[in-house]
Amino acid sequence: MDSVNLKAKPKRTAGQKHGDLRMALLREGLTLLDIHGVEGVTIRAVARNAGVAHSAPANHFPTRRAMLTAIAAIVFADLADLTTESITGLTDKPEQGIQAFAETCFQFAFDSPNRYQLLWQRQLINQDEPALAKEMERVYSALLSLLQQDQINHRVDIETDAIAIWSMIHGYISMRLDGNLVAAEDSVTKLPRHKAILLSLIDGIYSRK
Amino acid sequence: MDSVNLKAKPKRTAGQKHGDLRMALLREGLTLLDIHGVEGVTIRAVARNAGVAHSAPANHFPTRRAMLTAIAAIVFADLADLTTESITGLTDKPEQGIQAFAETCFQFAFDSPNRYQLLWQRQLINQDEPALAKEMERVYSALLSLLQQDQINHRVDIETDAIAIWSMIHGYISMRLDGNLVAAEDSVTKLPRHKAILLSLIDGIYSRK
DNA sequence: TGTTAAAATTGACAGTGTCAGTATGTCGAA
DNA sequence: TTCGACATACTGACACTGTCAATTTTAACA
Repeated sequence: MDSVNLKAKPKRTAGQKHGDLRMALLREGLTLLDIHGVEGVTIRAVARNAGVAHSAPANHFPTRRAMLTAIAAIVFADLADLTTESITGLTDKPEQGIQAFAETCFQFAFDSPNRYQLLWQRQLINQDEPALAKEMERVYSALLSLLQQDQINHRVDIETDAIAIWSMIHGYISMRLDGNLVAAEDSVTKLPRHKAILLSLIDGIYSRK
Repeated sequence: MDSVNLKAKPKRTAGQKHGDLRMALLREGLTLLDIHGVEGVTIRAVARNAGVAHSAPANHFPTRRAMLTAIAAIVFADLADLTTESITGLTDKPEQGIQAFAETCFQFAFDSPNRYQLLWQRQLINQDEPALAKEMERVYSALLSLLQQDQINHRVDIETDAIAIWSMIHGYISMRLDGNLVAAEDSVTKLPRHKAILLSLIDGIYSRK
């Protein structure tokens, strides 16, 4: 299920007492993240749950920030896999593809709110870290591939439309996860609001053709 | 300048040694927030900068979360004042009004990124606190007032359009402040991207008339 | 003037990230 | 096999944090 192999690989190197501590730490970190939020993912708590000394993680992650960055990279990889898969076969139907892409993001964020929120806390993670940046780029590329159609008249450029879509998706998720707009959701009747808000934008983009 | 009175009011009550410690703490908190980000706004650092003991703030804010919530309420009040003012005289020109509202949000966020980001960290602040919720509602009301025009055919309802706009503004700001999309900004030629992304959405909303 | 209650202080505790020094276990060369 | 070399893990310590309890100070009021 997880895009990064979290199973222990028993191949040990010199001085390794634990089977594969790095993977075990990441696994415990994800569990703590899901249960207690990011503030529960402390170096010492992860070490405790993995059954090692409080300073053992230092051999694999120099700082807490580095550990959270590695966790975020796993989460981003999962999101990249899901979004990429959700748009396969829809690259020639961009309007359906955009809604599929967005639906995947919504589901992921509401199923695993703590994981999604970690992705955007640059105070806690280093978004320039190559492994993480690469996975983030994969998500963006999936969206971009939907818009690369010659017959569409992009008012400014493709990137502007991609950023507009991605901004709306991320902005809506952020506010929902923050607990805002919940009351407003009750009045929706016709269709889920997360679909409705995208309709206006898609109209604006594709009515220019 | 600040919408909440941060000047010391010399009226003291029983046992009060400091002139107006609560306001002094909030002021120092805002300064620390601007300089070091929210992680620099610790109870003890605020107390140090205000020249009082490390536990003095406890008389005014029971927890760090309460202190950060009070700071966020001030920030939200400022944003509400600015957005409300920026749309005065434009309630009958919603397309200009939306761009003015957004421009104010962008400027505020890029001028004071740490203040803007604090507003959305529900891990750190209590967004249900009445004083804060009231100011947040003022911002949303300003946007809503622009859309309350009878001649517009809202596909679903007014709130959906308001949420769409607000989601895009907030989402774009969040990603820019997180350092994403910076490279993409270099390729913009015609107009600022934060204006461009809204054009598509405004088109989509108002082309339905 | 003496009382009272809020405000501020001191001291303590558990928890945190991080560092230095030490012990341990594995691999490869002698 | 023996023996270093070295990555890994452990112990201990430090400064910092939020929060609590007990105490002292101070201003307003009867």
